[in-house]
Amino acid sequence: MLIQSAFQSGYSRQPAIAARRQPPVGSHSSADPIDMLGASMPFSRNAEIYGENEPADYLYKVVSGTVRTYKILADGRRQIGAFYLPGDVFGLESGEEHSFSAEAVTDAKVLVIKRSTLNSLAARDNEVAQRLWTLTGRELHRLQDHVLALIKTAQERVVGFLLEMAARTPASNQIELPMSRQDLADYLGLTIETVSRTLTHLEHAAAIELPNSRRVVLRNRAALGRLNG
Amino acid sequence: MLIQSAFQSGYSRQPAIAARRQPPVGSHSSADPIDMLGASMPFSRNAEIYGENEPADYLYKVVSGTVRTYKILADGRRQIGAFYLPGDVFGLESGEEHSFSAEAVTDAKVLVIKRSTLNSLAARDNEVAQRLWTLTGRELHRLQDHVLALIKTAQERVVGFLLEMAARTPASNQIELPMSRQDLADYLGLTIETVSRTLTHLEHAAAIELPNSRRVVLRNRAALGRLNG
DNA sequence: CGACCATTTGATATGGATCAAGCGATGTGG
DNA sequence: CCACATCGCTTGATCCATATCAAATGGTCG
Repeated sequence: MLIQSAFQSGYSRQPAIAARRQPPVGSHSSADPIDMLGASMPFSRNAEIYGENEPADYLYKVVSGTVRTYKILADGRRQIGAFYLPGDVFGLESGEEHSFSAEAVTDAKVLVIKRSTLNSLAARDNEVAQRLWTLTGRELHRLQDHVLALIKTAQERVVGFLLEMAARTPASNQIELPMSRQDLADYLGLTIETVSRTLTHLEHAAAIELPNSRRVVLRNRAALGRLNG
Repeated sequence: MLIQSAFQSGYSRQPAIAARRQPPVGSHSSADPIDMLGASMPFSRNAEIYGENEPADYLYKVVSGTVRTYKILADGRRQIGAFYLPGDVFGLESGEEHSFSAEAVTDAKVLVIKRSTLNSLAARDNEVAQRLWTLTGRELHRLQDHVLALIKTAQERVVGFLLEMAARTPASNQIELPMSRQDLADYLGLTIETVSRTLTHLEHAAAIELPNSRRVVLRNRAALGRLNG
């Protein structure tokens, strides 16, 4: 608990401000209006991208690296809402402000686009409006799955997470985890110790292999599927 | 576990079918297109409104009574996604099919409107489109809160639920719970026993009063707020 | 090499689940 | 209209998964 709050309150807050102040400079070419209108911005590891309760004036899309959204509870615990990988859009809110904070898990490049630009575009082009609502719907679906995950056992949560990550990864049997055990724990609603023990247990059960703490090889999909609940 | 699966699989499936087959008949007058275009349908207690994986061809709005959405997990447990009270819209999905099932908690009247009608309306009138995406955003927000609730202690979950219900109720210090303890438990990710014990404990602590099992009087808001975490 | 941090591993504690009765309200058939 | 079955809820006793507390290990960087 203390460990993470130390590193959260800490270093490099300025990129968040920069994101909201700097005018979009670069532009890109692609079918996605976000790609076309967004300005690419670099964030270094653990840098804040935006804060909870800040006006949700921008929309974001991960180009490289990984991003987490999270909330700090009254008792100091942190709940991670989601991890976003390259290609994922985040910061989408229908309300006026962000309900979660966002940070770079690793060094990351993120496309940033003004909401107002997108909104006025959507007002004319309802394909854009459609796109925004589809993205929100996808987010909704993800959260539903997260709710379901949180009522399962520790093992089911961890296995579910590994399978989810594998599905999102190209080389789908070898996962490179961009996040720490603490991140994982705060996402799954477990402690770091339980996550660690569960992983070692899965390794002993020959379901996975852990060449190092950040790399996971799925060795027995069938078994994992069974353990997933 | 067995208790609920007995009553879930049981009686009165036909209203669900009716909802999808019958053409809208009545119509209403109000600012909300849902109210204007929707047909009111009655559902009796525990009747299915729609099932998981069915095509999401309709959108629903509660007129009277209470509705629950839920999913049955592989191990037979049930997770309730939400309770919908009069005025609430449910069944909103960006995907092609419903990801949860919906049932009437009590006898209920529900406005039913064809998605395609709404969609073609939204294509022309972007205020309607806006409305749909706002509703989805609200749903998203609710789910985020639910995720946060699920990592809290039993007491915090129960207190949080009571406060939420109170906020949604006109006479906000006297709550009439439309749902059973089992529903509550399945919503909060607890067992029926834990919910019951927690409520009695809150009563002993003079934070609430329980005139009967379905009625709750919030006696000490300050204390409840503190217990809410 | 040594300090630091993340991770693992171990020992113990505990909140909530599970198993098991008991109780009160509701409704049904005699 | 009452006796009894049923159902939803509460209460009690025990168990267990995961948290907590504590220490050891290992990897990284100056």
